[in-house]
Amino acid sequence: MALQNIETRLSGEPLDGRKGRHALSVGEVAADSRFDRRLAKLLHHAAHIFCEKGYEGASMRDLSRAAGMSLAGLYHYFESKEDLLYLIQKHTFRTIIERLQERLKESRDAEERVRIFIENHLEYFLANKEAMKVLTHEDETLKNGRGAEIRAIKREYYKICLDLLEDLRREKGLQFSGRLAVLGLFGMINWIYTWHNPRVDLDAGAMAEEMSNLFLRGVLNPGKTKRKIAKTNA
Amino acid sequence: MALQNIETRLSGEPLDGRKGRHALSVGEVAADSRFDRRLAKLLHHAAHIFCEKGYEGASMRDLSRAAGMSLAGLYHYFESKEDLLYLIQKHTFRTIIERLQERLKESRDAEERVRIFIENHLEYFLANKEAMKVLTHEDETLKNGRGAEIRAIKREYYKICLDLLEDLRREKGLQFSGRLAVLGLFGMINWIYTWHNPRVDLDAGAMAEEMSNLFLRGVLNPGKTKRKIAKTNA
DNA sequence: TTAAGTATCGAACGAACGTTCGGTAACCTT
DNA sequence: AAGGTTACCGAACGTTCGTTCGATACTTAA
Repeated sequence: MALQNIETRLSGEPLDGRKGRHALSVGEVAADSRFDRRLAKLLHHAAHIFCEKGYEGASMRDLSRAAGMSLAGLYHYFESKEDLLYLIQKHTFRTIIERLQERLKESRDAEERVRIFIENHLEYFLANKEAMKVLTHEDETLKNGRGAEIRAIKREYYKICLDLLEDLRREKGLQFSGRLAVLGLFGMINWIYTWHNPRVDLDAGAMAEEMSNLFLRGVLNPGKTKRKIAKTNA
Repeated sequence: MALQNIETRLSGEPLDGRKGRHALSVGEVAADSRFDRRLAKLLHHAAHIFCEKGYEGASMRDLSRAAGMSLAGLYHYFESKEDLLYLIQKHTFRTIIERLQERLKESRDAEERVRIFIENHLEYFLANKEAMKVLTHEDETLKNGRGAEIRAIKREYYKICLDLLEDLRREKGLQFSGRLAVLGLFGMINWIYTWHNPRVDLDAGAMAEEMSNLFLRGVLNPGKTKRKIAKTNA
């Protein structure tokens, strides 16, 4: 946990000292303070509201109501609405990557590692639907410094997946476009937030297995499917 | 074309007569009037802006600027901002379905028909990226009557795809969840708007072939991939 | 040429927005 | 008990929002 509310350090802004107070020196861990715990709850409420109404459509007054705190009081915990989205996205993304790294230690087998990637993604996704929807749906919302930082984390995640797939390709001596495979896979597993219904659909583990099978058969099998008949027009 | 600006006829609203003027009797076609042509251009500008800033983030003043028309003047062509989004989504969705129906007449082969579905989707998607992103991204934005109408069209599209896949499954005697397959496929092909770059990526036809191969191999091949080793924890 | 309809506009409305300010209450340390 | 820090609040500020209104130009048909 530990929201690591270390100074956001964005682009130009000289950070007037009013809100950067709670910064911890980087090494120091300073176990969840009262402040951090309250902030975490606020982020949870905020994720719920952003998920429901979208970032632009949600108002700070909505959050104030949901959190049972005055509008002004909110600003004790973060700089701005934009900062709020940034904190949610960063924490969510960092957590999912952290867990993935941990789980990847369990296996050296290329195919198994791809399965671990998918399972980790889906498990976290379905256990944290709201935050994950905010991460996924408000992908291009943040601009400038905060946006660049989130985009960097996203590239890191992309790169991990790409490497896993290229390891697999090398090991099995296959031929496919890594980029297309990664993005096709991401599509399948990120799209879930638009339709998954816990009362109808499989749970995370079973879903991960199904999707892994679908994807891996598509990638592993030789291109023996019918070729399209050449069309005369265009 | 022909935006079929036939009376929107929403839920309760008695339609006070002020804006429903341009309604055409349903049968009548009334080739693109001056009004319809201007409206089509406005919808195009609106799609561009909604695409760039999101529905909530975009303002009518943005549209006014982009269209080179006064703020008040816009309301000559539609009832409200919500109506604008509705018109864009409806026209886009109806067009893609219409084209699909046309193309499906070309083949009776189950696999080929799935390929046609994917190709039609991607071709239209990449040729109308902005409108398709608005359709995809602002999926849950519309409420009440307009929202219900769009959701109905979406279900229709889903059903077409599901039927195609179940025909394929029957023909080949396979076993897979139609729902999972459809939604996995939709994920792959809708996610594209988040990453496709015409300077880097394949064009629609080639992309459709790649994605068709990936998906169809995943669906058609027997479940011969490695089973996950049972885990001890959880 | 005129009259009716269509297209467009400037200006304004009330509501909602994100954020700030000065102050008060609660808490912690000594 | 005192004094400093942290937590929180009511009220307001300036801005922007979607939408409306009354008036003016343009187009068309008689």
